[in-house]
Amino acid sequence: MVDKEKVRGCILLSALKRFSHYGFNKTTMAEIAKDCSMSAANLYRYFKDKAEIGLCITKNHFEREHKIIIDIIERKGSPSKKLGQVFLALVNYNASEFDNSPAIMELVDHVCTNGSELIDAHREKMHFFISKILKEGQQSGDFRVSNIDETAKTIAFASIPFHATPVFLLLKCGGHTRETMQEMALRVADLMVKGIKKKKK
Amino acid sequence: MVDKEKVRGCILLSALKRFSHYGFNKTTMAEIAKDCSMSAANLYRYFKDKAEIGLCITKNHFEREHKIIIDIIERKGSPSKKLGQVFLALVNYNASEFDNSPAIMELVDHVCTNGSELIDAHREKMHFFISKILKEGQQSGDFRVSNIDETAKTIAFASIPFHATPVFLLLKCGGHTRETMQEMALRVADLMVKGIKKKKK
DNA sequence: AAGATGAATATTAACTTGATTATTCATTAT
DNA sequence: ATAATGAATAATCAAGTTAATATTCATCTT
Repeated sequence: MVDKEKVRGCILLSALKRFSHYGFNKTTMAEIAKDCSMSAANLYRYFKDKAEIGLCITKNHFEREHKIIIDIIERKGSPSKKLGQVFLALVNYNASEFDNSPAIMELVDHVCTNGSELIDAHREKMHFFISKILKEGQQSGDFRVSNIDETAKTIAFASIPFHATPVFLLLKCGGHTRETMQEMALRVADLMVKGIKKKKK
Repeated sequence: MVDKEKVRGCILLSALKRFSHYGFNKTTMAEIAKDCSMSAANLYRYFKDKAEIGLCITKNHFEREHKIIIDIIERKGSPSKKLGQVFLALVNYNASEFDNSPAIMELVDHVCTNGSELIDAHREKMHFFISKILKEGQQSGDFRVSNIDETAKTIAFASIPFHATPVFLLLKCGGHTRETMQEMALRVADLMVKGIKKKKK
């Protein structure tokens, strides 16, 4: 028996390539199946339907994003710097995912209308990660934050332009290049960090 | 001769009402004309075409927004507080404009594709206003900002979720209420202000 | 049984074409 | 002249039809 996960992986990869290039709607199940050398009917043994394939791709995207952030958090280094690194990593990861993906907005649309649980969970995760950095800074004495939860919520909100896909794509359309976005990520993070840094005597 | 500006104002107001309720596309020139007791043909003596009406409405919207900000800037008060007031005013003005406007996104779409100069000019203005607040703070000794222009750009970028209409509407769809947005506006501004405040000895 | 398929059916999307709407212009009214 | 209009034309939209695609299922293969 061939590893079921391998097959699922092939389907998701083929689907993502086509969704990125030609769009979620224009991509047919037959095409995805052909890329994996199988019949369209057989796809349904691995995924409930096309919609689920789209959501699954997004789930994986979010999970990779989380891994990147966790790596940064677990790294040695000052919490002050970590926030900027996270913001920058978000821009870089999303830019690399969405460059050369002219039709990706269709998948985003699909997720926005059919994957609100996914999005909610992602928001929670972001909030959790930023809380973690704040707590670390609090303990190490780098930060002085009176209400960690509220501050994390604020910073998570400010991070939206750097990773929330529709906003991110919107900004790229609105004349912001990858370089501007990187710069803004670092500067916004920096300004907020300055706001919570413990004053040196 | 009836004041030409009065007529233009009537057209713009009628159009906005219909665009907000029924959408830019569903609204016909005949309907707008009827609201102003004139023929559809006559509209073309006041506006080049329907597209221009949409852009003109947006221009006025931006101008009102600018007036609100100028008022805040010219007010007596500490520059530290003004930034938060501006962010909050942006949320409130945009929320009041777009509540009860179920179809406004169509107009936004139109402006995004056909009004890039308008949008660019608006961005510049925002940058200018924030620079002004920073300079005031610098002079009064409230702030210590090494590069005013860059910092203004950063803060202007961070303000996007609070007034850039497509992002604003996106966030409202994404579970953010008017109250959350108000809270976030104040908190984000506050955190950035803390980052540029001159340390007390 | 598990893995896969082709053919059958249900959904969607693409393509007409008839109807609406945007826009122009010659003409009328003031 | 300026202001406005109705009728004519051009562009766009919408309803209905046809073609493609998604999804199911009975069947075949291993």
